[in-house]
Amino acid sequence: MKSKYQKIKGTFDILPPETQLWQEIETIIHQTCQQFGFEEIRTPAVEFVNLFQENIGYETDVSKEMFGWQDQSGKQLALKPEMTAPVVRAYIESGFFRKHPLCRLYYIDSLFRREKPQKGRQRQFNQFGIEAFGSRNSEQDAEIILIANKLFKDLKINNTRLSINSIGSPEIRTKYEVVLKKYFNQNANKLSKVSKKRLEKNPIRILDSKEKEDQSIIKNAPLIKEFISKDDGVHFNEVLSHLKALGIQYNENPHLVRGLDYYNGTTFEITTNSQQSQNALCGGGRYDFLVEKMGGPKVPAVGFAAGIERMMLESKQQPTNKSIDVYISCNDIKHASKGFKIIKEITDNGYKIFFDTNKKNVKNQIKDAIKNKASSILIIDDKILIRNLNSKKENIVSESQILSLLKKQ
RNA sequence: GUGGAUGUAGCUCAGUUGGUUAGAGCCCCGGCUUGUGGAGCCGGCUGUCGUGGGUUCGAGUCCCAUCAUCCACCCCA
Repeated sequence: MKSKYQKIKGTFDILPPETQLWQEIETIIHQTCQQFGFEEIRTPAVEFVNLFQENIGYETDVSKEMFGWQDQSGKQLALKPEMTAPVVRAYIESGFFRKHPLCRLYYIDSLFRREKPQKGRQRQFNQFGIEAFGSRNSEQDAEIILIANKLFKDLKINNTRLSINSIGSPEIRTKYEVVLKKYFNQNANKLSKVSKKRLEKNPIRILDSKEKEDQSIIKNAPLIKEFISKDDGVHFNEVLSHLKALGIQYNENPHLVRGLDYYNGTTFEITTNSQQSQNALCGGGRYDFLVEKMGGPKVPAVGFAAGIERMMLESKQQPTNKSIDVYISCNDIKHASKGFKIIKEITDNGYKIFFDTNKKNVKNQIKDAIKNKASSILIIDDKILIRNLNSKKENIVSESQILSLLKKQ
């Protein structure tokens, strides 16, 4: 219907029965994360804007796409566009690092980015993610990937592809970018139009190009692998051997990079093979220097974030059928107190009811009860009648008999 | 941010080269019938044709603007 008010662009309501699917998916996420000893963290929707600008990078798109404003006291605030920076902030601010040398957190939360909406890309969207602080060892990278892998399986998402790479430290990346830019500039005349445009702003993206004419140039481009330290190389090989041990298929992609400034070392991405343009379901990696950079102790970390809406587009998970145990008909107000007493008793005993407060006539209530998959209908009038809608048996009962009769059915 | 497409009932859609009171199916509500039971039959409700201008004797239909959605680029989860 035409409404006086409408929702903000890029936002959406989640209505039943879809909310049920969300609940089920969230339950799976909670269970799986907790199975691996991760604990949930919740952070505020709003943060000071510099938390993001200074840590995900001023020049990144995510930073530019923030919903930000100045509040009444002149503070610069923003709705959170990503979760890692807030989680790290909370981790440091709470002193958690003292209590838990190995600290494992997960979240399910709404994030906000002022992008142009399209399928799989909203302005308010939901991510879940995990962050493991305190271990620099390759086993931690592998555990994170294992959890992501298990979650995708548990959520009945098939046709995914894990790409993995090691990108070294931020300094090495800067060096690499200079070399790469030089290389592409030497071959600029052979590059596609799109890639020429990227040359200045984002040369690393050229490596991702799908244009045919770019392929041979990309093939011979210098790889970041050639620049990373020996330790990083050893670490990366360890991660790969853990994945082999786990039987997790991966695709080593020397061109894979991340869009946020804080990553280093292992990076990975899970994409779907279906033809969606927004095919990145999950992205993550190491960020060993972020905690210290944000004023905390020297603590290494690794984590990932996954887009829930995108996963739902891929998930074969179906909402389980909801059903009602007892449909309640109590149409005469003079029996209301008796009716409520009964309702209270059977709900206290765990039964799921539907009370037709609209007071349709009994005939239509029966139809309604069947349509809504009720097991039985309780008709409260001068007498109390309970009818099992599966066996079609009905009994006239006293108030005290109702529970024992329900239990028998 | 750039480009393209689309907006008619709660949903899915019809609506002829512009021509009277704008339609169907599903959903919802009610009645009849079938043993008060998922079917069948009958009836009922719902629309500023996204919004605002313009052209015209006349606009759901043509033009402009605007908003929203979808698709692609870009980027990302």
